[in-house]
Amino acid sequence: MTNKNNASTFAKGLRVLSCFETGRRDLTMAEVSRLTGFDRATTRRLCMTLQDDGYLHKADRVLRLAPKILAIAGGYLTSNDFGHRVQPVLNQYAEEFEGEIALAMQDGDRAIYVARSAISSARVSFGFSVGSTLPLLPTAVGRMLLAHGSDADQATALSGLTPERYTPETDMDVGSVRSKIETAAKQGYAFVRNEFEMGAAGIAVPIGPIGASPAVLATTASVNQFDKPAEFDRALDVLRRAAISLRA
Amino acid sequence: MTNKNNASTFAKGLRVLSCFETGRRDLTMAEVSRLTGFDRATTRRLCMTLQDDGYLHKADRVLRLAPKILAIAGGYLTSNDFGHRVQPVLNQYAEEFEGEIALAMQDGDRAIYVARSAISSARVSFGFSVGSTLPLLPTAVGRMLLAHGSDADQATALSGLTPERYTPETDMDVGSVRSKIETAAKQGYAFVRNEFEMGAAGIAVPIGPIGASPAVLATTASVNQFDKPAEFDRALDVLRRAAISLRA
DNA sequence: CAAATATGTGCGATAATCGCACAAACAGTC
DNA sequence: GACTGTTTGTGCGATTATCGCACATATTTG
Repeated sequence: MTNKNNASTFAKGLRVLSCFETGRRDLTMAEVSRLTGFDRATTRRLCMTLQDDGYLHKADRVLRLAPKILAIAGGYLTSNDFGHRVQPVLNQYAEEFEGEIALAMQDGDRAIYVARSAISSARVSFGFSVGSTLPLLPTAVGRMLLAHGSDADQATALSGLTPERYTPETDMDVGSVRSKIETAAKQGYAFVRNEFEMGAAGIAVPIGPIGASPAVLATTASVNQFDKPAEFDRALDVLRRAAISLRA
Repeated sequence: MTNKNNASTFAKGLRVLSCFETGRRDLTMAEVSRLTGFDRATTRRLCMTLQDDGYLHKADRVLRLAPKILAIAGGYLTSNDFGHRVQPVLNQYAEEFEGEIALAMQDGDRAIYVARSAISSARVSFGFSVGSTLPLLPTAVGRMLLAHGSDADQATALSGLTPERYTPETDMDVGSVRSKIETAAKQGYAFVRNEFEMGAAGIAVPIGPIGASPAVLATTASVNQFDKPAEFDRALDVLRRAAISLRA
């Protein structure tokens, strides 16, 4: 049954394009064909279209995204005034904090870093940059986003998500995670340690929706750092003030 | 004549998607139809596909990109290790410079900012952020990119480009611009003042190709600042050292 | 309120798409 | 160098998706 309001070929093309989200450097057309389940010939045609349009570049059979995709991402950032309005605030508070601060938003069943600022000596958490995605359940970012979605969105997200183990300390009990999300909603911040990355902890505070999506500010540091109450309070304070700046 | 290696419906969809590069906040499906030249029904179907896939969000008839597009951009950044390798270097030298430093690459007939770091008090040049695009001819970034493309790429680019006036001081003479590009190639940096933005000047140095595309490091400041030889030399020095760090 | 603009939809002709099978090229191993 | 496995490229025709038109509805503007 064809959905008349949908262009299935375009949808397939987007599916191919999304194979490159992971940043893999070894994708061949054959591998894309396996990832998508599309016939090789179909995959090839869609990849060729992306190449002809300048979105993909091929060298030695390996396909890579080209910078052109950033122009669309730039359109997103521009339309929400991230450069002018958000980045300077993040820069300011990252400097004050002497660490990193990131703004993340929800995209379906995951979180996406939308903007980020870090001083040069800040820990590089997984090499995350703009566009990196995070799971919702084991991260402060994710839980804070869920805490601030509507109840319906939250229920939908939670029922569709299965906890996945990232570290020995990842909370795998849905009820427990739900409870932590409620706590985050009540106290106005989320704090997660050792559940997504051993030795790392994250704090997130809400800044209300941007466009149609919930958004939060977050910072990460080593568990050692945030286990010191003064450091924790300082980080939370910085995040909250930055959030206030962004809401004005 | 159908091009058998190309999926024309997918290409159309990408054409629709690229309408959102500009960051416009008032795009309706009717406007997208005008911009692309596609029939309204076609446009609608392509837009609906983007919405269904989570790339576009519609409110009050206005279409906006959703954060999901950033995930693909993130794939590009990850595959080139920008987060781990490039961003910390930019942060370090932006701090030392007490200004902004950006890495830009060439995408066909334009330049794209791929990474950027700025201290909080840095001037915000046009609110540029990752993904912002710049013209090649009237900018230091563009000229340095052209200077470091192959001669064939350079000739192709120059013959396909018509100088466009951005300020009263924009160089509109192709021969003159070509000569400036050659100068940039010889001296290893490009310097442009008042040609793209009145009162603003830019310096760019090359860092060799990333992937398949030429890349440069650039900084911008007010004309007042860069007209002081000491400030100019300092900026150039910082850029060159940063470039060396990135080439290691 | 009328006019202009934007959106939504059914329908059938046509163009695009699909996948299969064959061929060629390349990479890795012995 | 030979062999095997993998990847890429391509012609072809049956099938499906796409297209645009015309009509209807809804919203915005002057």
